[in-house]
This record gives sequence, C-alpha cells and structure tokens, in this order.
Amino acid sequence: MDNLKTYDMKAQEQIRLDVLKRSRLFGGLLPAELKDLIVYSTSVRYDKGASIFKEGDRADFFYAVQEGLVKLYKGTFSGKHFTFTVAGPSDTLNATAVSGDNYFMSAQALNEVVLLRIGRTPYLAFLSKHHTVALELIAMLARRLNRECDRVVGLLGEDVEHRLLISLFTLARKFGTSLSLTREELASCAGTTTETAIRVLSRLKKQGIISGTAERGGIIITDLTKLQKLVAENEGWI
Amino acid sequence: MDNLKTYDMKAQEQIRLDVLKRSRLFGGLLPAELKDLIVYSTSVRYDKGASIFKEGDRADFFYAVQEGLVKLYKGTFSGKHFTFTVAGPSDTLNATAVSGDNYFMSAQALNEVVLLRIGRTPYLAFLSKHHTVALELIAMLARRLNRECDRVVGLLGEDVEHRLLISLFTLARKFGTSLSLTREELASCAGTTTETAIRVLSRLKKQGIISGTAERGGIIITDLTKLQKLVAENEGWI
DNA sequence: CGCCTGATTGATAAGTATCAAGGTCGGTGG
DNA sequence: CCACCGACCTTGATACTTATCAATCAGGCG
Repeated sequence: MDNLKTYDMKAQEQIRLDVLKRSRLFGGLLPAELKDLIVYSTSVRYDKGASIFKEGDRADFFYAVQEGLVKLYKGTFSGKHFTFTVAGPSDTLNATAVSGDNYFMSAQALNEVVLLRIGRTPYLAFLSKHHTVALELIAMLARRLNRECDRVVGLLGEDVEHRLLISLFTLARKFGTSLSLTREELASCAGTTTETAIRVLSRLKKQGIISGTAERGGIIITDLTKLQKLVAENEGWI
Repeated sequence: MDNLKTYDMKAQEQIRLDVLKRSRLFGGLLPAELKDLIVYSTSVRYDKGASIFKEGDRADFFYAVQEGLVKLYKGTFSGKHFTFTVAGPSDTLNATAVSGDNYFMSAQALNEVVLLRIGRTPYLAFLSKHHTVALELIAMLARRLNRECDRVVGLLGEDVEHRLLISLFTLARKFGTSLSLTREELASCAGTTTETAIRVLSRLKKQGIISGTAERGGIIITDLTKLQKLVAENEGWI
C-alpha cells in the first residue's frame, strides 16, 4: 500500500516534470535541475467553466496546463470580455505575474482541466537561481508584448471579418482543425459579438471553408489552405 | 584647446550619465557602475519629423531620450498609424528590443531631439553583467504588457470620446497641461481620425476643459480636475 | 502675396452592435 | 420513453457610432 502510494507519487511527479520540460519557459533546463522545482508542485483539477483566478487577485501561485484548455481573458466594464489566448497543455498561465503581486488577467477552464501549480515563493526562488530561465522569461515577455501591440493595431485597422479569420487560423494552427469552442467564445477571441461571429461563420460555410454545423459547441475547419489564403490576403503577415 | 575638448567630453558624459541615472531601467545603479556603460554612449541629434528607426529594422542600437519628444508608433496597412506612447527625457525607446533582433515599432522625432545611443553589443553585455538591471527589465516588460492588454480592452469597450479623454489625461500627467501636439497626433494616440478628435475637442472647449485655440499645433488643458473626473467616470481606473 | 500645413465643419455612408424572435439539439426528470 | 427545459445557434430589422469625403478657413513662411 505504502509502496503503491510512493509509486503513484513518482508517476505524478514524472508527468508534471514532462509538462514543464515541454514548456517554453523551462524547456532549456535539464530534468535534474527541474526536480528542485517539481518538489514544490501539485496537480489541481477544475471543472468545465470553473474560475481559476481573477484579474486583481493576489498572485499566490504559478500555473502551467497539464490537461485541458484554459481561457485567459479580461473583462470590459460593459460586462463583455476579451479572450487574449487559449492555453493548452504545457502552456504557462501567468509566467509574467512574477513582478507585480496580482494577476492582471482572469483564467477560466474551458473544459475539464488539470493544472500544475507551484507556490509563488518557491517559483520566484527558482527563477532567481536559474539565470537562463530569467533570460527566457524576458524573451517570452518581449514576444507577448510584441503580439499585443500587433493586436492593438489589428483592432484599429482590420474589420471584424478579418479579425475572425485570424482568430480561427491561429486557433487551428495551435489546436488543429477541429475546435471545441462555442460561437460566443470565438467571438470573444476576435473582440466582437456572438451574432456577428455567426454571420461571418455562415459566410465561411457557404465558401466551404468550415464544415456544416459540427456538433453543438464546435467548429470544424475543412479547408485550412483557403483559410490561410484569406488571412494572408489583407496583410504582410501577423 | 585640447583641454577644452576633454572638458567638453566630460561634460557631455556627465549629461548622459544623468539621463541614464534618471531612467527607470538604470535608476537603481550607482554612477560608478554606469560609467562602464557611458563609455560606449554617444549623443545623436534628430530634426523634427525625422525617423529614428522603423519597425522591422535591425535593432543595432539602444536609445534613451536626452532632450525632446519621440513618438513610438506602428503603422496599419491602411496607411494610418497608432501611437503607443510619447517618450520624453530619460525614457528608453527600445529597452525591450533586447531579445528579438529587430525593432517592433517605429520611432519618430516630434521636435528637435537629442538621443543617447549605445551599440547593441555593449548594451547586451552590460545587461548580462548586471543582474538587477535584468530584473528591472522584466518588471518593465510586465508593466508594459499589462498596459497594452488594458489598451486592447479599452479599444473594444470604450467609445472614441472616452479614449481621447484618457489620452489627454495621460499626456497631461506626463508632460504638463500645455501639450504641443497637433490634432492629428492626438488622434493617433487614441486610435481615431483627425476629424473625430477635433469634434471631441470642440465639445471639450465648450465645457471649458481645454483652452481657446492654443497656438498652432498645441492643446492647453485649463481644467485638469474636470478632465480627471470625466476620465474616472466611466471606469474603475486605468 | 501665395502656398502649404493644420484646423474646422458638414453631409454621407459603412460597419457593427443591439434588440427581438425563433429554431435546434441534448440532457434530465417525471 | 417521452416531454420539457435550457443552452446554443441563427436570422432579421434597426439604430448608432465613427470613418470618409468634401469644402472652407486661418495662419506662418519663403
């Protein structure tokens, strides 16, 4: 019994180690080095729709996705919200919350989710010990900053239809052509309303780019090449 | 003659040292430490309207503002452009360009400008030598990322009038109530057109928040308190 | 003085949000 | 097993915000 438990622990730790090893932030480290960090990690489960943390909360934990999808978003005053990114396995949720004591976005489980969780203190201690991780963090931050600036320009310069195309293409590249997102969730990725997103999707269906109705709460992209062509049409490249 | 020249050099170096000392990135360092970096610095002058660097250029230099104002912006496909920030004395232009070999925004002199310039190589070498600077850089990046995300939400949730109010208030807090920006430049800070900016300004003039016509290419804020109240009205706080 | 840049105002049109009204599917409980 | 309920999807009509186009004005500078 005791043996079995120990074995389980080992297996769990191995899984979490793999998650970190595959992440961009820690990918450069040796497993041996990561072990120091894994000791402080736990796995936590969230039901579909559950809130993981909210903008403004004290950032007590660092998270990485083990299984499932997590939506990272910010709310607007008018009750709507904009989805900045959908995180999948081995994505970190808040690597950037290092400095700043509070989360600056909210995170919500899109389906049944398992997260790897590490306390703020051991996480920060580990960061300051490993120079290369700090450098990778700078690179990640710079990339994301760059991306958000592009998004600002995109919101001003492109019409809703094109923003939706970009969102679809980005999601497809990351998660494959079979997306389990509701129209509402897709809309919030492109910064528009559910109705407008639906109208655009209807048009795409007529052009044979996305499939019939897919199952409830899903979008299937049937012609990725054509989608890519449409995305590339109006811009240098994102 | 030779003495005078040496003296001049010293004075120039002292000025540049003050610029860096007052910057957020290097503010935590001792003058003695900064001297190692100053050695590699030069002062460069740009005329009003001159382009300092363009998005996509190889990032060969690090810049900080010594005198004058610099617009940091990105262009949209439709030829317009969005101004992310106006940098003043002791602001750094591209601290973030560390990782990534290219500038990801463009910079243009808003008036007669003097910049402190340091080659990429000595700048990077200095960074990797000074741990505290790297940490401050992470903090700066995180702050800016946060701000840009807020901007995304703002662009989606707030109407043009309010965005202009915010831009005005932000500029006033940084540069004082007498702004030398054309209506076009203000518009590009809020992501709108010149005409729309003018219409809003006309309304503000009627409410006594900004002054008569100011001089050509200028805006004078006469009632900062009222402006602040208007800004605070529609939102938690930016 | 005439040109050129920036400011101003008005009319118009386009793009989207908003409101309203079904329609469809799947799951749940009687 | 069936019926209902609720979540999601869909479509249409309308209104509003803001960009666009066009025209004029005002002041500085060569």
